Amino acid sequence: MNIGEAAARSGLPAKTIRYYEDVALAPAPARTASGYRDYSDRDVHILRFIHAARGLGFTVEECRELVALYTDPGRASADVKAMAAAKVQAIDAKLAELRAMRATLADLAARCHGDDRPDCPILERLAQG
Amino acid sequence: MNIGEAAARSGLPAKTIRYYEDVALAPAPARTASGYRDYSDRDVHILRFIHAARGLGFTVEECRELVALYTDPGRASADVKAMAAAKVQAIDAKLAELRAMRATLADLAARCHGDDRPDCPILERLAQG
DNA sequence: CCTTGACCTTCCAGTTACTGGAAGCCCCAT
DNA sequence: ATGGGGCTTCCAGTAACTGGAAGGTCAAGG
Repeated sequence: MNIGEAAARSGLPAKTIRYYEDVALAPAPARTASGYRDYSDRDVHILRFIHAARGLGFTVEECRELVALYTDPGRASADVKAMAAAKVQAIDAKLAELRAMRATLADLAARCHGDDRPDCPILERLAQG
Repeated sequence: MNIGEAAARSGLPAKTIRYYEDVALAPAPARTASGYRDYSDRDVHILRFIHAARGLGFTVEECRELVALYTDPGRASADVKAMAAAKVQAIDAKLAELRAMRATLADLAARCHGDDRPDCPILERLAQG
């Protein structure tokens, strides 16, 4: 199948699939005589795998490792679990950061009357540094 | 004062200050005869303001608007409040996304035995797409 | 007076993960 | 054969810096 259908089946835009191939994350598919990419079901399967991994927040680099583990029958599940745990930790850190921002921002917004006068606790707070 | 001290006082790296000047977010300070940047207290004040705004998640573009509002004595606090409210919404969206990822990931990790055998629910789930 | 080291200058390149667009084939249906 | 997709490659741009190279400047110490 050509890239349009591979895109539809994997959920990834064709442009992204080409990009992944470029950075050697996705498999380079066979080519037709005229140069069109020709994807196998297995290729699409990997594409879907990558799509799911990216959706869970793994970077392209991490996806490369995950694909390597996925296609290695001798892998240890501990390696995969470690990656997932590390990612959970990273997400927790990001969550904490965002929650702190949100709390500050929501508090400041609540204390700003939001009318046509210039005085504003939000700006005052930013001005403090 | 020169850029090193402005950096120390504002909390921004010198490199970032130059970058902000380049993209016309931060003020272009005076220059000494030899070409060194020469920051005033007011310049540093704006730098601190920007630092705080970035820390609350505002983009460089949004910071530009905030600085404009900050330095406009005729501003309406409603405009600032609207920006803060929009940012809170954006953060909420991001939080929801991260929480969903975290939940899935933590669940999968918990169900993976994490030993030297290859079978792994994390990979299986990714393989499903 | 000269040197040394820290600090400053500009400019260019790289980062992450795509996305848009241009120029130009290819394929299929009418 | 012609028209409208879809496909190809390559170049550029996005956000927000960050690192590094090549070179000028300043203050202290010998």
